[in-house]
Amino acid sequence: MEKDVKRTTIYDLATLADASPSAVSSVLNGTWKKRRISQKLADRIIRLAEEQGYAVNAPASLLRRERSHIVGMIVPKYNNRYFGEISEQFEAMARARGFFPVVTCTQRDPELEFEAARELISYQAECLISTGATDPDRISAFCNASGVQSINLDLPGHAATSVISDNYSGAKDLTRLILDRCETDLGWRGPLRFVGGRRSDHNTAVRLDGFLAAHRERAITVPGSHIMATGYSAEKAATALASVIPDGPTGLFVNSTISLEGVVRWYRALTSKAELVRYGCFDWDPFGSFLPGNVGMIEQDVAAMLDTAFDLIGKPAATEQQILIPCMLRTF
Amino acid sequence: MEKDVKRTTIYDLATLADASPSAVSSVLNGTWKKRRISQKLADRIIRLAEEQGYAVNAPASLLRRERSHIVGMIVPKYNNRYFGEISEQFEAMARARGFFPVVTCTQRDPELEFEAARELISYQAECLISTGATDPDRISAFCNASGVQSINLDLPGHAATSVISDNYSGAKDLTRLILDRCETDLGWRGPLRFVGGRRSDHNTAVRLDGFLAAHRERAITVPGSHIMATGYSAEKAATALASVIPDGPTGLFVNSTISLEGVVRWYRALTSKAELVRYGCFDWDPFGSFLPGNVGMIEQDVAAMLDTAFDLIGKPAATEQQILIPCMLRTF
DNA sequence: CCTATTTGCACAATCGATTGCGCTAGATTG
DNA sequence: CAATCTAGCGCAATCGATTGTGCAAATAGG
Repeated sequence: MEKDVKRTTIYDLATLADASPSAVSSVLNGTWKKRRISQKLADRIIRLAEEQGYAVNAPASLLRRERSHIVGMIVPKYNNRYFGEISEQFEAMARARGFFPVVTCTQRDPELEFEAARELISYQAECLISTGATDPDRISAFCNASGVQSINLDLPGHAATSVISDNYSGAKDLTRLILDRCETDLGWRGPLRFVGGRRSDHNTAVRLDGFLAAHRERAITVPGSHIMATGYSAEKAATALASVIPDGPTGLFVNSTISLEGVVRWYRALTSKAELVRYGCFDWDPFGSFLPGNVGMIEQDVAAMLDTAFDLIGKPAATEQQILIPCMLRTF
Repeated sequence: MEKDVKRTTIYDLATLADASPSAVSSVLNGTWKKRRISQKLADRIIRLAEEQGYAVNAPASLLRRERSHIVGMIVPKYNNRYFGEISEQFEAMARARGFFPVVTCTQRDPELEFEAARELISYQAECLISTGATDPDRISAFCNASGVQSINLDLPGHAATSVISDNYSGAKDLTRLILDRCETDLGWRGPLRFVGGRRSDHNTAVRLDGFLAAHRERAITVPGSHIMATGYSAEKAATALASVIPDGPTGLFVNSTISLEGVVRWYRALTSKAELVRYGCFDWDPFGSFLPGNVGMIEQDVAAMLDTAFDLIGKPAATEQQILIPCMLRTF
């Protein structure tokens, strides 16, 4: 634990093995057969490296090497099932493909996002995936200028290929489900309320379109006051709903699990009147199916989205392209 | 997006600014005043760097520099409120203290854990925090050999300082709460069942101690069959409980939110008999308070744990030391 | 036994940034 | 006006690993 413990280098190993640094390097990075190093010397070096607890100096290696094999990812949050799942699968898939994943969490802060992107590029990331970035185009622009590929995930941008959920179809499916259950359970035809998110936000806007389309196909008119897209936090949803005291059957389309927390708080305060309420949520949570009144949730296909994103890595990028990934409807 | 876009270097900037690479370097890393570079030249270089979208080559910089300012963290999972929270706060706190955080997720796989540790050390991390590692001592040993500080979080080890929740007191408090509520709600005195986790696992063992102590202080005997620590997954908990069909009041101590999923599945299948069941969970989830039958949860004090861990960074390590952080009991 | 290969390795340049040291021109002092 | 000082900057070594090239020694071929 002393500060002056020098890490072992290939030069140390070279001295110990009575060989040259270049031999040590090639043995340890696997290129030694091409360099016609004898099996005997290779074995000796490998044994010594293990004995000494050698670990390559990645900065030195990266400095010289062409490719870094680093792929960076920017996510807004970790403490959320959706982004947690994305981060976790991203790392696993990156490793499976021989990349070194570096994920960083930027709290939906545009400045922090940009700083993080710059840092990842500093570390010579080969590709940067921005998930739910507030300003993806700024990041893409910087990546383009540095010759680094960038891909948008979950939110579309105009300066890089974007892989996003099919929010429209998902929202339409979910809306239909809630409307159906309102009819069968409560004998009531809607219109539903749309709770959570921000209208200026792309995903919210598209989901709202799907929500409205599902109503239109049943010839149900949605009054403007039913669109309660006042923000993402649980508090915002709860206060938006505070004034809504159902005098008859009611249904809600909840736009995220964060908003769902507020909805459930409101729902529970209704006590006996809660029987008159049905809702569904765009986004999945493992405890969702146990919440009374919840008729279904949309689970975004994280694996498919990431698979698609990884397939894009290294390919020439078709800017502006949007790739839609179908969502999965979980009914309870 | 061409492959041969060369990133701008200090040499490029030096040519453009008609100055030397060393001047450019010192201006961009802030040491230029000590080197008596004129304000005029500094301004010129900074402007050019921005125009060119310059980003330092971190590997080159790290190679030469003494300190990397990188702190690494290993977590088992992201898709879980507890570890999601840890990762997120770790990153925020690291940045606030001028460090560059790198978090990596190792799926409770000992080999992957070790590989990840080696990689982080390769990248010259100054300190490595292992969270919930399955084999923390192996990681610490490797760190020690490389002169890198290591700290255990959430699970104790013998080769580095460990910062962990006070599982004993937390479990005792939670057990008391469940026992109390069983008495007041159901008029029943226990004993409770202990569901989830593994007895060989340190945290489970300590929580079990607290669980038993709370029973002892009320002179309640817990039969061996009530300890159902058969694993962490939701399925394991559900199958362990499958045979338990309450003929009278029952109470459960659930050892993690993962196990809780299985418990809730079982609970819901009880339908009318569910009224006879009360449970509490060691670990917090935002939807926990809405689950019927749930009387309270333990929330581990992530901020305090991380604060403590960060304060240890750079300090000479007292191996074997365990620092206990109190948990918070949330009652519903 | 002598030339032609092949085997097995070492040398040295290189990646980009950092930093101790030193040099020059102008300002200041005596 | 010479000696001294200082501001302002450049030179070159260095960090550790990678990799193209070169060169002996060992082996094969005739």
